Amino acid sequence: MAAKILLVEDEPAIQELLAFNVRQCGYQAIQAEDAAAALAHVNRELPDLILLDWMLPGIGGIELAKRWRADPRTRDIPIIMLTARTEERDKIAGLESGADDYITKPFSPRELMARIRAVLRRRAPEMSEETVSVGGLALSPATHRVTAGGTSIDLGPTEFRLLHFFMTHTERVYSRSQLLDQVWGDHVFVEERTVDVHIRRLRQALEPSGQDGLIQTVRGSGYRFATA
Amino acid sequence: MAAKILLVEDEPAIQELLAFNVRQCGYQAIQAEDAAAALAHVNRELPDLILLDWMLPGIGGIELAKRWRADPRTRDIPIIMLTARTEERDKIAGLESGADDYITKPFSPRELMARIRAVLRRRAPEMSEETVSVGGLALSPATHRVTAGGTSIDLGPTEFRLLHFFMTHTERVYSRSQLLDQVWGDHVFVEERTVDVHIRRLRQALEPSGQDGLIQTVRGSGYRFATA
DNA sequence: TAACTGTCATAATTCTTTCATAGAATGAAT
DNA sequence: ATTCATTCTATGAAAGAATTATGACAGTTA
Repeated sequence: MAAKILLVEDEPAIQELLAFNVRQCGYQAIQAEDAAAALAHVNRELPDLILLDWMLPGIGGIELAKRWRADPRTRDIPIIMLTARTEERDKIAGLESGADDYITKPFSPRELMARIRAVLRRRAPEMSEETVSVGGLALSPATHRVTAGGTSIDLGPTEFRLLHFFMTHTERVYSRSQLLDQVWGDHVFVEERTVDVHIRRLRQALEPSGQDGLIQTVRGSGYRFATA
Repeated sequence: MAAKILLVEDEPAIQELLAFNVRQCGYQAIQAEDAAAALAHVNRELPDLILLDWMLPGIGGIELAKRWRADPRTRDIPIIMLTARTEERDKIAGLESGADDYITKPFSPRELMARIRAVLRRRAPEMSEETVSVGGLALSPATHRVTAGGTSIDLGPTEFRLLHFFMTHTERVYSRSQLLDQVWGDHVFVEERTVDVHIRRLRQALEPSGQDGLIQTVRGSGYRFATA
């Protein structure tokens, strides 16, 4: 599941350039040429990252960023601002509006991609393709493989995503509905109790290696993945 | 659990503006266009904060505030007064009627939200996700964990909420019925003596770490959480 | 066909509340 | 100061309620 990146940019040429680069890196590019289209899309489906032009006709980039930051549903989406200006105080304004990073045009594709990767790693670690290790477990998104001390563990797609999310978000308690949003996806209509079933399947798969204790039930709240 | 904010404002335009801003910040907006509607709603369900227009048809804002302040059930709900007047003596009258803060129209959404956050932080600190430490105890809502000097303490849901409330409201005595309102929730029909049982269980859980002395019994009044 | 997903029914577990009783504190009267 | 009655709190036990775990099944998808 490649990360979905929303590109908000009104100039068609730059729009295409961005899309090309983003796709080259294996991400899925979604294009929006103005604030309205961007808002509409985000409303429909949450992207994993937003590349946002500073100068937009109508509602500007900063205003857009602020709106998304104010809404709990979109608060955690990483945003990278894209601008022609280089002045320091503009940079500050951009970051204050809630952007995670900032890149000035003209930009090198390599730099852009590096920043995308860095931001994803920081804000949405489950979207980066890096191998994660917690406790005695190692999960590699690239090869879609989970191992515990050398031996491989077989997981279904959902259990894999669930484990990946947990391994990149340890210690914190997540309610069933938060897990549904994060692992199943926003706008998915599934019984909350279904989470229980997948938790059980995941525990079952981890049991032979003795790693099932990592998944903790927090009665009345949800589940937690932690080493203790 | 987003904080519920009751908006009492008769002008539809301002009403909507307020609701929009409040929702943008992730709070739940409840709208009432006159005193009767506001009273009815509060009677049914306690909001976490009230935004109250000074000028209302019929019963005015000040009168409303006074009523809520007089009722033990609603005494502690934070109230922010909303008014067009800027004169100092009006401000004083507003604050004397029991409002926690005061903002004059026209107001900037940023200012309004800042005040809401400030008041909520002041009056309902246990709603935040921040880790709190008192004595040798540390409680983290995000991870749903309590530790005393490195060792973890297991608590049931109610004991957890009770401790969280105490840790964010130290040095003050709370009656059983106040605790029921604050920890169990308003409109809950439970024996007052039940509080004793949960206090005991909490003490029991804290005893191994020697932190049980923090919970003090105040005969005839209730309980207090304090470091002495 | 085989693997996977979501839902349901039911079992197992944990938590809440209530109740009965024991224990402490308080104050008045001796 | 001591006794006693009264009031309030502590505690253990147990029924009852709520939440979670688990197994099975039917429908999908690859």
